[in-house]
Amino acid sequence: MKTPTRPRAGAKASPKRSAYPVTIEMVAQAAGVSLSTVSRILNGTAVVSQDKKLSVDEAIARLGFVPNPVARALAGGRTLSVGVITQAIDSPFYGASLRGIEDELEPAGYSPLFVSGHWTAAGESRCMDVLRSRRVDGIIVLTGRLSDQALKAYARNLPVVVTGRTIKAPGLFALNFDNFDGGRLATQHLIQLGHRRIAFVSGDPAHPDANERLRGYRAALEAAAIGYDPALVVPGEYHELSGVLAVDRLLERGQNFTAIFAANDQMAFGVALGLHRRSLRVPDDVSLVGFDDLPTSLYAIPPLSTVHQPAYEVGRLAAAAMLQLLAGATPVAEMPAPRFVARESSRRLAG
Amino acid sequence: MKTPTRPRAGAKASPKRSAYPVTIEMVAQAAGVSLSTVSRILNGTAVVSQDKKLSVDEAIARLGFVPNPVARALAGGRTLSVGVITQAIDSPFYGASLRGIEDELEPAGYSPLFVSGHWTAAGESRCMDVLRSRRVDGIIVLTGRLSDQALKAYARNLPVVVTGRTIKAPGLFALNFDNFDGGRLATQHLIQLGHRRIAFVSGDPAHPDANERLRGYRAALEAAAIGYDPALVVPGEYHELSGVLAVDRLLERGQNFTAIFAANDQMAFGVALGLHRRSLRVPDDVSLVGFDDLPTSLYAIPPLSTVHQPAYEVGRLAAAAMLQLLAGATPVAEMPAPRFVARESSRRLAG
DNA sequence: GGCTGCTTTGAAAGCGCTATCATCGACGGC
DNA sequence: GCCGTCGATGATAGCGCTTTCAAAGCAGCC
Repeated sequence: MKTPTRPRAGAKASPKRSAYPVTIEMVAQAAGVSLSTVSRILNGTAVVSQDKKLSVDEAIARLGFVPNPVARALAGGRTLSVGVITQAIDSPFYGASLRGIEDELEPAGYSPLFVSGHWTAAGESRCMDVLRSRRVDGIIVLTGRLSDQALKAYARNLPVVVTGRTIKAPGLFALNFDNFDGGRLATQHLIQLGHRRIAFVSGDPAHPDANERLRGYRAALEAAAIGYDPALVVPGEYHELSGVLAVDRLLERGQNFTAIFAANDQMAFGVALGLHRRSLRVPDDVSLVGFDDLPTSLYAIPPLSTVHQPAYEVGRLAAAAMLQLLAGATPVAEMPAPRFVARESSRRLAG
Repeated sequence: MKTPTRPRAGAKASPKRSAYPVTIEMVAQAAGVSLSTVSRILNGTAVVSQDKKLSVDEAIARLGFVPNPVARALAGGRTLSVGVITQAIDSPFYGASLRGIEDELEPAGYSPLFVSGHWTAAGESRCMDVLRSRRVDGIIVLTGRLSDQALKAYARNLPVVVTGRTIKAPGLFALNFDNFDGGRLATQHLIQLGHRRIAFVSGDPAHPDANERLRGYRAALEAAAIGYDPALVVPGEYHELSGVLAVDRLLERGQNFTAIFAANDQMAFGVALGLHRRSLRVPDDVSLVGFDDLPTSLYAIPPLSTVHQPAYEVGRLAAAAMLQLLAGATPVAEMPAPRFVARESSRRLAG
């Protein structure tokens, strides 16, 4: 059995309650220098003679000293943590972004603090309160519902990075994805395969990106001189069930269509199931494309053609931008362009 | 111009650096009482006369005072946060548990701190260090890879709740799911449908739950007097791709089987795709059952029959147990029994 | 040698709280 | 009427750091 890194698990005096009873003062004493000197070495705040540095480093290693972030936060005013507002911690779409944020923040010594807004501005507002009360150094908002106005206000106190919208303000950095072009690409793909009657299952119109995707759909139709037929557009809510219902709607309306473009993958899964229930096969009877390229889309049956959204990358970029803001710099970051991934759920229109 | 970080803005009358410049001292002054009295009212630590309480409450409301958790943590030794070690923040399976933890902790004033162990004991060990250094009040481990020994050691310093195993120690509470019975139920279901040649795609044998599920599979076979055929068991790794490969393996071996039981849903999706690629239909040609009941399983094509795991509930229970431990109580919690959910991926064996 | 102008160090003042201890009346018992 | 008690309150010592600020050491210069 090998004792892990566990530093000095309290010899005799009962381990206080912390597993790290070693303080900076003990290090100072052990190294025969003052507490300030240790702090300076820890933070690189000032030049310290080589020999003192050596003996302090040695003492730190020997005692297994780890600075207490809580005390640091109180004294220094920085918690080395950044708040992340997501809609739901278990969202399949944002999950990858969270991982990206985690991966980018970690090497910089920052920790993410994830909170869920539950798809409402009020919820996000509560999240903001929690995060600010926890004294995070900055906040990343993943495509929130808060108004631009509100975000700008928050950004006056704290660096803010937001995805899914375009907005400029001091202390605020926005990172948007070209949903319009994504929608255009997906539709164009179907058109190139010979489809003319293309249904569209839209997202919640409260999401700006949903509207952009619709706009892309219309633009592609127009470019191909295909008339826009409102009867082919059914509203959805970005979740699976609404995809199932959308199929019902379309079929009830007696619309004939050869392809369906769902504004996100989750709805595309629902659409696929809805079609399956009616014994319509994908892609033989109906071609289907989605939007987002969720990890599971690759393993759908059939694997889903979709617009790839670099969710992981978005997370990394957002976190990197936050680190820049925290360093006092002006972030520069460019979102990757939308890319269509053709898989097996779409095929050339027979005949 | 060197001032790097914005916090040091404090020169002018500008809001200091915090969005909450109100301190307990200002409240005390405004209410005409001492700082201690305000603290007492805040924490309910001692009796305070009614009139003072009223004027303090009024002052708090008027100034919009919010206690600084960082200072509280430093002085009081509690951060009101609990660390949660998960394997990957974007895991479809643990996602629901994270939400459960979040939902349970929030009303108690605690915040979860999620960190990802990335499926290795070393990763989890690092997570432990991060969490302990952040001075969390307790740690919840979602089915980790750490040894029981290591967990017990951690539990000596900090309350620990762990899921996915059975283990008892002071300061430690374990919450296990009956994977054996789950595996048994799933297999039994297939047997009841008339299947005798049932393949099993196992999980990573490093997971204890994977072995339990296999054991359940064997027990069900035995109970039905069906011989165990090792050639029908192929190893998987709990992810989709390994499901696809498992099908290849089985088919290459020339095994004939009428049903497949995958040790988790993700592999079941892979299996479904693998079968699809070989033009084998589910459930017409092969019945398929999974394990976990992921949210997406309901929308798979066809909807997947599977063993329901109450992931959300597990999260809530784990968090509730942690709150109990933190309150100095001995947690009592019972895991719901496994439940099989028959959907459309399994059917009675024809003929 | 005495002075200036550095650089390196240590002492000490917070950061915003909690918790301990001392204080101060009021009150009852003898 | 004095002492002990008790309940409410205020003063204060930390919690473990960061960050002035001033002192100390030291080189260079006239």
